[in-house]
Amino acid sequence: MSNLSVELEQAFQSAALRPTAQRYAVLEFLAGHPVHATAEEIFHAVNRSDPRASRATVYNNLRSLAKAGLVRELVSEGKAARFDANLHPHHHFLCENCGAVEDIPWFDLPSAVGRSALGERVVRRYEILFRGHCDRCRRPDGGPGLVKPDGNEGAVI
Amino acid sequence: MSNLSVELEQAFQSAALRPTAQRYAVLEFLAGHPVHATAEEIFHAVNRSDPRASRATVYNNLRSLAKAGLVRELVSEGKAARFDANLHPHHHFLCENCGAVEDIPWFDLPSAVGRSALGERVVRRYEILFRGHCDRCRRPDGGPGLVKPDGNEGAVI
DNA sequence: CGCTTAAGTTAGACACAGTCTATATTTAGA
DNA sequence: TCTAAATATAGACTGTGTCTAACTTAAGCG
Ligand SMILES: [Mn+2]
Ligand SMILES: [Mn+2]
Ligand SMILES: [Zn+2]
Ligand SMILES: [Zn+2]
Repeated sequence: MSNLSVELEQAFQSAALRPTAQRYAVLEFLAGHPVHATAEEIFHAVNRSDPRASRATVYNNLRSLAKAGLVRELVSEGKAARFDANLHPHHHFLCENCGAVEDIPWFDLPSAVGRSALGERVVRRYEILFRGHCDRCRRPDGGPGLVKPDGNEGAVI
Repeated sequence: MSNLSVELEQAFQSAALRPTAQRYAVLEFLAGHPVHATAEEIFHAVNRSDPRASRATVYNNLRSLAKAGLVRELVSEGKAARFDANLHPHHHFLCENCGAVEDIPWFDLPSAVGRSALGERVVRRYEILFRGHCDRCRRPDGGPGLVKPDGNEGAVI
């Protein structure tokens, strides 16, 4: 019994989810491939090896795992949802060139923000999505700096 | 000629987009209803009044307006995309109870973040999505505080 | 003006992501 | 082993968005 399988079994146990072969395969794939895969990618991946899982089962399990807090569903660009078994708090970076979604270490926002910008709202969580070019896609001639969402450049960071 | 229509015409002019009746209706609706509507909501809204626009035209215009920088497409929760004619830099808040998407005034991240967390990436823009309960949906008995994305509570802000 | 042409509009077919339903199978526990 | 609840499954179905091919309009030019 490998270290990973014990961990996954325990995760199922504490989440009161039955450790079925299909559910195990979905979570194992996500844990072993931290590339923020889509449901369709996960479906094909778990069907490349045994056991097989239907499309509905992959979706069902992604939902139950997300509800149990064992995976995160990322905000994305209108298209297919992406999933993440990395439960440590972190932000994300989307490469506009190659589409890669990378982890950015967590950092807290300045405490002044909560009081000044968020008003009377109850904020339970937040996430930051950075966009730009990843290390691999970065232009060698040095592109423009960080710009605000209005498209104008500015010394934002 | 109202103030708004002049503004919109000028916006089309500077973006080299023809000011068609349908395109005008789409942008006018977004400018007058800052609730971050979906394409479907915009489609129904512009067809309640004249001029009418087909579904394809609403999608075409949202795309051309976004490409011209006259509207923003928001990151969202897998489902339908939401659009925003508010071009001023700002973040967003999603109420997990009523689904409302509200504006949060812009604020920059601490400059230390860029150097420590983002590595060699070229960040062109970023946006923060807060989640929780809006002022209207806030529990009177005081709910839990802000939690990090892992689901654990913490003094994040 | 009236031409010309590129840009824009349209209905409907199509594609993709995700949900639901009805039935079969599996798991956990007594 | 037996039973009930959870889970798996194929395929129908829905919502969201894209594409195509024919039609219409805006803008520039003489
Ligand atoms: Mn991640
Ligand atoms: Mn907004
Ligand atoms: Zn890249
Ligand atoms: Zn609300």
